[in-house]
Amino acid sequence: MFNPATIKDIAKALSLSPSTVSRALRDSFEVGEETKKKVLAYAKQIKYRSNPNALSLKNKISYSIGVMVPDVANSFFSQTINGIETVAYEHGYQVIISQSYDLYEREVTNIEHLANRSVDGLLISMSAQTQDYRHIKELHENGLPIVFFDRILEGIKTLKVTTNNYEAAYQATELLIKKGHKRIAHLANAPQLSITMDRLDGYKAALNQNKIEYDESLVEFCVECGRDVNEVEKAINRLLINPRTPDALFIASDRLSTTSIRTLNKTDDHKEITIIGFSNSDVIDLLSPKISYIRQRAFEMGQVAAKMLISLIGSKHPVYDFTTEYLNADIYWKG
Amino acid sequence: MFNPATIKDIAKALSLSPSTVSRALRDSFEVGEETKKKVLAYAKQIKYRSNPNALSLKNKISYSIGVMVPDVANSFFSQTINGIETVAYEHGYQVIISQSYDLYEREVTNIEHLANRSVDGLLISMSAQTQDYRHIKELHENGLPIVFFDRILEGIKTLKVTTNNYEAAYQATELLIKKGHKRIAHLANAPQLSITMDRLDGYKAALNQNKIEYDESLVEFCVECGRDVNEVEKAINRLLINPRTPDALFIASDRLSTTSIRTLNKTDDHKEITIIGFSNSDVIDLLSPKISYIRQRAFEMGQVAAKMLISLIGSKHPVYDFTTEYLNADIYWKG
DNA sequence: GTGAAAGCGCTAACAC
DNA sequence: GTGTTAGCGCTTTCAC
Repeated sequence: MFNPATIKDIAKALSLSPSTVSRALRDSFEVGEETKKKVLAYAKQIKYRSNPNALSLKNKISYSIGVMVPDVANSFFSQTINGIETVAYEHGYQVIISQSYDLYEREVTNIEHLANRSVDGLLISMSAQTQDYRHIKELHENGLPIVFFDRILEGIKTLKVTTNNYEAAYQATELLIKKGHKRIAHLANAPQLSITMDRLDGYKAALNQNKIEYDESLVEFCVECGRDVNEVEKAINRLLINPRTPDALFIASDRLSTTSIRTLNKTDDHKEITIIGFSNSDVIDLLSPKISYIRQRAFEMGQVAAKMLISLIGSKHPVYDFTTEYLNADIYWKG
Repeated sequence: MFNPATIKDIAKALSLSPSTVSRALRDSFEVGEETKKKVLAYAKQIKYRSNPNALSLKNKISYSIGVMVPDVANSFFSQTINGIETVAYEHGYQVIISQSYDLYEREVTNIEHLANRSVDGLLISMSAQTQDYRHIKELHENGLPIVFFDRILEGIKTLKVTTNNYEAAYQATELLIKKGHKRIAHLANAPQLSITMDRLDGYKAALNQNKIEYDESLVEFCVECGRDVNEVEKAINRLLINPRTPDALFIASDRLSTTSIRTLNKTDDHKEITIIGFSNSDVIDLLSPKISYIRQRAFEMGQVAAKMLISLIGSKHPVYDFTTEYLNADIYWKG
């Protein structure tokens, strides 16, 4: 049904050889001006477009990169993708986006799909469920360029970019302390994520630095990362019935922040609790109750990640530069 | 650097011919059980993966579909994409997402990229800026399967799916009237979008049906679709200084809704104005001031669109079924 | 300055 | 049951 013109068609019509046409199209110096013009004109006329599959087969590169994120319906990730796209576009790369929905199964299948060499490299933010990362390690060992962003993976040595989560959590917690709060609860993401532990560590450090004892009963993990509303509600409620009722709450992610607010709105207790949470939602400032928030530089992170990947792809020799770049987060206090 | 194993490698190692290996890998009945086992085992061992470019070149299909949206960082579109992905995944299709940012230039380039036959079909939601759609028409005439969703295009005869915008706008407006409002303003998207005019028509019809005269000065268009905060602010302010100050506001899109709320929050006038707006934000219920909203079935729209496209791709003969499917929207009233 | 031929990885027709 | 051959669209030697 859809039968695009090929180089052969042009060659036949102009009584030239395919090779000459090929050269003419790529403006090779070897081909005569006259011929060039003729070819270009005819190509345009019949709307010739090169077949990227043939090109990829021949050149071993596809000028496309794969992006693996948990979810595009999430402000943070969609902003990251925007950053990735911007850079990719500038370098002539196509972006293929795939979602894991935080499901291990899905992550394995989709990375498999992407990696099948239809992409020149991979940008990955880990699914929360993933514990066993052999599917990624294998590809990496086979030489497929991979860059991790946001939810990075310790076990694989490559370029990575993420927020300085430790620092952001430290500052957020210290801010709460400065404002006079003493019983600060922490609602955390799935514990197997790098970012979860970094944020927890920052929180602990700030408490410690300010001579507040760390109380395990004030920390709740959400393995479903806020996808399961029930889980969040239960966690929040456990915190609220705690004999040492918290006077402040530090929330570790976008989805958790909004779900928590919704839960708190159902009770009357929220009047007394101050909230600060990670969020890249573009309407966070309109939410009620007011919430202070930590905003990650998502767009920038996407740009950095894409640049890293493109540099990896472009490098002729294996790269042993295992830098991890840390971006600052911005904290907005709503008194 | 990245040199995946090929069928030839297997053939050589096992002293077979490439065709036998190929058959064995695809579990053809022609090949002996013994051989099959050997091939499969060895393929697994050396982590053989088929080369999709070679496959596409051979089979003329790539099992991938392109999606063109204005923006993924937008609840409505990211939900649509989720729907598309679900269906695509079930059918073994890859999804390639591309964004126009509502820019004509960008839409042309990106559709061009996608269409280069690296995809078997295209799912398009038009950029707001686009007036001249020859770039799409051409592809369609060449036989590339195309399905429009949400922001559809009248001029091209193919399968389409969108919200019943007329009906949704009618109901929303009538709801406002039923609640006693008489001076209902309308904040609209770019006028060249199909959905803008449908919603405007529904609004007009509801007024008319309820014997309220249509007042042009109560309608404001935002050509930038809410991307330009200034534009929205100005529009809102024009409405507020209107001598016939509106007592209610019907807002035509997601982005406009949140930007409007932000603007209204800056003034004190919002106390007196009732708002209903299109929104697929998952935190719309947490916004302050409270806003009633019209929610499109975005996920379902994505599913329908993807199914339509896959059916088009699968059909051996040209399809002359120009159905447009209309989905209902759901209205949530927050008194 | 242009053409012929081989090959990228895979499959389908046609042998045997 | 397995191998040979040709070809998908394109590029790249190597001829002339």
